[in-house]
Amino acid sequence: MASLPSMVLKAVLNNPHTITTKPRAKQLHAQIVKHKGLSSTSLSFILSIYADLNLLRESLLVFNALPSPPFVAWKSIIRCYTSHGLFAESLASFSRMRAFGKYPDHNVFPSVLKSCAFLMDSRLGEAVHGCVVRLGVDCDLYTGNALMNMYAKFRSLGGNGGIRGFADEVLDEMSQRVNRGNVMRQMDDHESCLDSGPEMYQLNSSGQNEIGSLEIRREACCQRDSVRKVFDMMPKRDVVSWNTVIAGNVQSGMYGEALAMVRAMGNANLRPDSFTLSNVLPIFAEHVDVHKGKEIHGYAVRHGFDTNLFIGSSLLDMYAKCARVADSYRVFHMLPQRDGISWNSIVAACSQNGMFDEGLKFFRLMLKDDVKPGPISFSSIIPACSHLTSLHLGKQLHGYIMRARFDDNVYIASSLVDMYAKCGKIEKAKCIFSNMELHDIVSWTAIVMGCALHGHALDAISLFEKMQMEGVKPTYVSFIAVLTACSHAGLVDEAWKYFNSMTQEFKINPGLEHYAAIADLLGRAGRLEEAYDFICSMPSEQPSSLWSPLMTACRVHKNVELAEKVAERILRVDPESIGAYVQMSNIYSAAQRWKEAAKWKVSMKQRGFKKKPACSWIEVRNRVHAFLSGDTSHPYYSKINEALEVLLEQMEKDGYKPNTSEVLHDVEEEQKKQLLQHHSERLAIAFGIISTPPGTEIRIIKNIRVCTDCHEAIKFISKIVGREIIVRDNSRFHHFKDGKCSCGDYW
DNA sequence: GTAGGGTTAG
Repeated sequence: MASLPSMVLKAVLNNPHTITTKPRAKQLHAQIVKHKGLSSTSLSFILSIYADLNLLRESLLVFNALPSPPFVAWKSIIRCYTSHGLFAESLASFSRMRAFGKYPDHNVFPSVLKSCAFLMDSRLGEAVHGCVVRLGVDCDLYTGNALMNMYAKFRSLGGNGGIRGFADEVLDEMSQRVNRGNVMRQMDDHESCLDSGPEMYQLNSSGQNEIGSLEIRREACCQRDSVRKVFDMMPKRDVVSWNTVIAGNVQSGMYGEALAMVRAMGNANLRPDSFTLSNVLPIFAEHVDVHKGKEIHGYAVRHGFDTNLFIGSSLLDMYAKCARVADSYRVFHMLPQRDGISWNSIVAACSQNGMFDEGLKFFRLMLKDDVKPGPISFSSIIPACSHLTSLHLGKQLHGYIMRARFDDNVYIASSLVDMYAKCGKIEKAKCIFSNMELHDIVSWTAIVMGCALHGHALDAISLFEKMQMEGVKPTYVSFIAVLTACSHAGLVDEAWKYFNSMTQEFKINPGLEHYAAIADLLGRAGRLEEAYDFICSMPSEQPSSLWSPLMTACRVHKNVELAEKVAERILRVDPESIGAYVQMSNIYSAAQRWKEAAKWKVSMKQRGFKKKPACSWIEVRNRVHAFLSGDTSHPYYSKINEALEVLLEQMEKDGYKPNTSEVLHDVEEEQKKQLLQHHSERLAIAFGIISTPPGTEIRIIKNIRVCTDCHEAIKFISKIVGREIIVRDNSRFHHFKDGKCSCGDYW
């Protein structure tokens, strides 16, 4: 290494910031040792350079060589620990420094406060705050900012009772002192000049009225919180101070206040920067206010922030939460580079908007881009497997999750519970659920809904009760789950009990889904008129989706007159309802009123409506095979047909009698049997039987309800082939085993 | 000394 001339060394010593690389620092270290020896001063000097470069190893080596480190050395090592995320070490050094009788100053407090914040050590944080005040450092800008940040973090986790009490004390004392010194800043100066902000004023002029007026009024009644008190006491504030207090407001849901502060910030002649924008964007995402979000986007573009990674993922997320995925795509593709968070954001954007295939595509692209998926990536992509019922993919991801030890993450575990339940593996879902250390409302809801879909109504109900015994309050969604459970098992009284407790005890306004569950339940139970009246009792206009299950119930219970009334209701709100036409023609066919059935069919044709064909899917060796009713196109069709013939023969010996009343065509009896024999689920099941080893369970997904004859037939088949056959139709799972179905023939 | 992404919905 070339020797540094002593002139240069002198220049460097006067201006250490010219050392910007590790080799240069090491070179300087050698030179200093050579020329100046191992004095405490020279070692502290080189230590501060290492600390500035964030070189922990080197800093520690130098620090440990100091028998009694001077104050500057302590400062360097504390700063270095904090910026390496070694917060406990940072605080330990702080205590040791104090034990050596060294007094901290404004350079060291920000690091110490940050460490307290990360470790959520409120007691120490309070003590440090006291120390700050006693040493008179409380008017330092950086220290004030760090204090606010710390209090905001404490508040966001677990309230602020004790902290507020302490901060109040300290701050009141400060306030008196400031008052005496006659340099009091007006507590509310930011409010008196709210109306004159530059660009951001327009941006938010109406936002406060719509979003925040209530919160502002409520907040005005409360005492100022610790963050705000520190802010109000600060003699000098910069953009970081404003951003910190704004972020604190957003974290505690005080959106109105946050937006008002953005305006006030403009008044203090400070321009909102990228931090400000990424603080306020989630407000518009949560309030689904794409107009305000777009204005922020405009501001970001005008100020060149739109290519900032943080702003990019916030914008992308805001558009996704406002159901504008196309705009999310645009933002994503505009980003000059992407990190794990931008990838996670685009994956979540797709997943949250029902675009599961696209979500998977982005997930794969992310892997291709060498970005390692983290816990959040998995909690965003697992729901795609649930919705696509891709057990194969879900299992692969679960394997990765276990290897990466992400399985104790509550978001991931909940999504896995849901995935296994939706893919037909309810026992696996239950197993993951019971292995979870902590259950939140989402994981409880996922397992209750899983049990509901598999017809395990009593399990669903007892889990729902257990949840409440463990102090978890049911929510809107969890009531949907428990009502669904009741509905699938015909538990009318229990359903009413939950519906009433939801509205009366928990003050939750029933939504469409709750009405749908009750109406469906009454319909399935054959209480058709009651269901009709219940739907009519709904305060707002009833959408056709509420009536459709009742229509099905009318068909099952053969009530043509009510069906006519229901059809009229449906067509009133949705004249294009193909379902109503199909159902009416089916209902008349079932009643052998062929003429009327034909009338509905004809008018359907005239309107150009096409019936959704019945379809069943089965996954065999990682490939999905789809079958339509009467489908002969599968390459193994003749073998499938052969298998069905053999099965039919055995089934008839065992006592199976085809129920041709389900065939809604005006054809001969023998032809009806043939039609039943080739329903899509039977083709799929026969294919599953001939293409998998004996004993393998068979999982089928179907887009419409299983007909009663197929339901009966599959029971026989399960016994003959000695296999479990799991069929998911459009509303639930049926597990066929040993000639019985888990639904107990109620579905 | 400040910032972005996640799970449940017949």
